[in-house]
Amino acid sequence: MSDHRERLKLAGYKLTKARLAVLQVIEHADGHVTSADVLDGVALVDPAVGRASVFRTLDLLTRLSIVRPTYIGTSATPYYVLLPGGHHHHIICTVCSRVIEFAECGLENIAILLEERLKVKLTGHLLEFYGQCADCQDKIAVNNED
Amino acid sequence: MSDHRERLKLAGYKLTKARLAVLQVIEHADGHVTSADVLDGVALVDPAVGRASVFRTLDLLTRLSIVRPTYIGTSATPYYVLLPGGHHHHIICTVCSRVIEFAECGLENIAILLEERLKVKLTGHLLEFYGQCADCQDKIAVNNED
DNA sequence: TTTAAATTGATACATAGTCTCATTCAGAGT
DNA sequence: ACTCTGAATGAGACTATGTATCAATTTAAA
Repeated sequence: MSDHRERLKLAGYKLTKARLAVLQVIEHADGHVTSADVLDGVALVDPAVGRASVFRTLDLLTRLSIVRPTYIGTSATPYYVLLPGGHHHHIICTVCSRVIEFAECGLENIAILLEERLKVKLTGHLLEFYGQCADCQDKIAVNNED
Repeated sequence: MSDHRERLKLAGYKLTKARLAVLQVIEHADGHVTSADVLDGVALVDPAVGRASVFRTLDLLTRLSIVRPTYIGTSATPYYVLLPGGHHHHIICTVCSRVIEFAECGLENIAILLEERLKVKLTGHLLEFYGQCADCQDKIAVNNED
């Protein structure tokens, strides 16, 4: 947890109140948070922190692969997911927008392969599957029965 | 290509001018397009198509896993990527926002495993790696030399 | 051709995110 | 502890992205 703070420091960024507040909010909200959620949370944790700084921090955390914005449902605003250990994996139901997380990915080998071949340095990844969850398949099946 | 049109039909959606225009624009713009790009493109292809329909169609294509919005760089607006064959894979440089695409993913096995275990029906996926491209690693190395 | 439901375009609107700039603050050096 | 400097901030006006409404049109099936 507090190693996120470590990462900021190591990368040469100051541990300001604004950044600490945003980190605290995101870490405590396990799962997927919108910028609005973060704004609300920060307003409680430290009301002195301004709007712009929240957005600036979300950008920064994204650049450091601590967090990753992703598009869920029809919402126009991104959801930010923590990338603990640099990665995250989930399934998004394209009907009801439910998010189902899962652990395994077995992508280490591909990562190493890509690093060698493309001379890139990889710090994280996100794997998203799209489809229909069990409930939504049932609904569709029922609808098609008439 | 025109099997996207097929997919719309099969899913019970009408092939309207607005939808055809959006599809045409996205298919011809190989790579990553913002909604602004699509709006501009559609204005050329069929000026009668309205703003709202473009957004509605982007939503629809997302729900059908024909396209997937993803956040690149600090841009607040998503880039839409085609998911040909239902999937897409790329590396995003967190420094310069360059996007490097790659082909392999070897995720079929995981997909099958997840479908069985979670009773979901998967129609597509997106795999994103984050890190620094070759050029940006060089720049950082140079900066640290003084 | 007729018809009904789906879809649309226009436009006004809401909201998310950005920019600017004077002020403050974190943290390194002493 | 004190000072100093550039990094970071907050306020708030501003821009632009996406949404809602609704009468009018269009698709496609009968």
